Amino acid sequence: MERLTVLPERERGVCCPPTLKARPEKIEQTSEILKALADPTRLAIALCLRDAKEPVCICDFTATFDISQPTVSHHMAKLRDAGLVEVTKRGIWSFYRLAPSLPVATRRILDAIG
Amino acid sequence: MERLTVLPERERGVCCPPTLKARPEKIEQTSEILKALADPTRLAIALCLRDAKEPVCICDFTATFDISQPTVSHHMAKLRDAGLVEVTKRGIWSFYRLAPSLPVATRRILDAIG
DNA sequence: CCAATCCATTGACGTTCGTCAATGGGTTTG
DNA sequence: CAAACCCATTGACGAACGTCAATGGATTGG
Repeated sequence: MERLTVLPERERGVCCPPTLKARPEKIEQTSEILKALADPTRLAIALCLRDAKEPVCICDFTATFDISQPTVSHHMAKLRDAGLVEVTKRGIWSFYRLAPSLPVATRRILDAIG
Repeated sequence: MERLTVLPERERGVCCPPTLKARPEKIEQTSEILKALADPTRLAIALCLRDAKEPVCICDFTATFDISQPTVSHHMAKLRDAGLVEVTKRGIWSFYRLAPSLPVATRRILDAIG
């Protein structure tokens, strides 16, 4: 089913700057969230936490992914800085979970994935 | 309203690798889409195309954003490579629109934003 | 106290990214 | 044809990224 798309008529030397609905500040914020998720390992971690019933500890991720422990730690720091996850320490373990009250916009993006 | 989260009981030296629901290949694909959107300029362009009734030509974006024409062209190439947009040339103009039949997963992500 | 375990930080490395200036190709107007 | 316009590509540059090895702090078990 091919949708015919009529191209706009244009005049040389005259451009039509489109009006951006979203505020630049909002665009910036959203791109930060996307940046945090735009890595295969971090995306897998985020989805795992989204679907987990219990907080997950770092050692589990280290055992799952084929990357070193410092790299896992590095990725978690990125997710933390983006405000996507929170950490609770108990004993020698660090348990991570999705931030309990994510902005609705962020939550919507996460739910749209996978 | 604070949601009490019970941490799992753990035993030293025993990890519980979480089972990933999404296939690694799917994760990889999704992260490619997110990567394409994880830049403020490209995100603004993508949202603009998502909400536009007509295809938009490059010169309009060049007039809108505070970046050079080659940079706009570079960003459009990234969006093209990710399969997010399509281009139709007429005369001296290149008109871009969202790819007419995006994968549902991709469409869902786009709709979840802003 | 000592050893083992878990985790974060640091420093280093090669890769990718975002940007621009310069160039060239294609199209239209005069 | 010549000039103007629109756009893609190339090459270059600094910045950010993903990864690891090494180190150290904190906690627990013997």
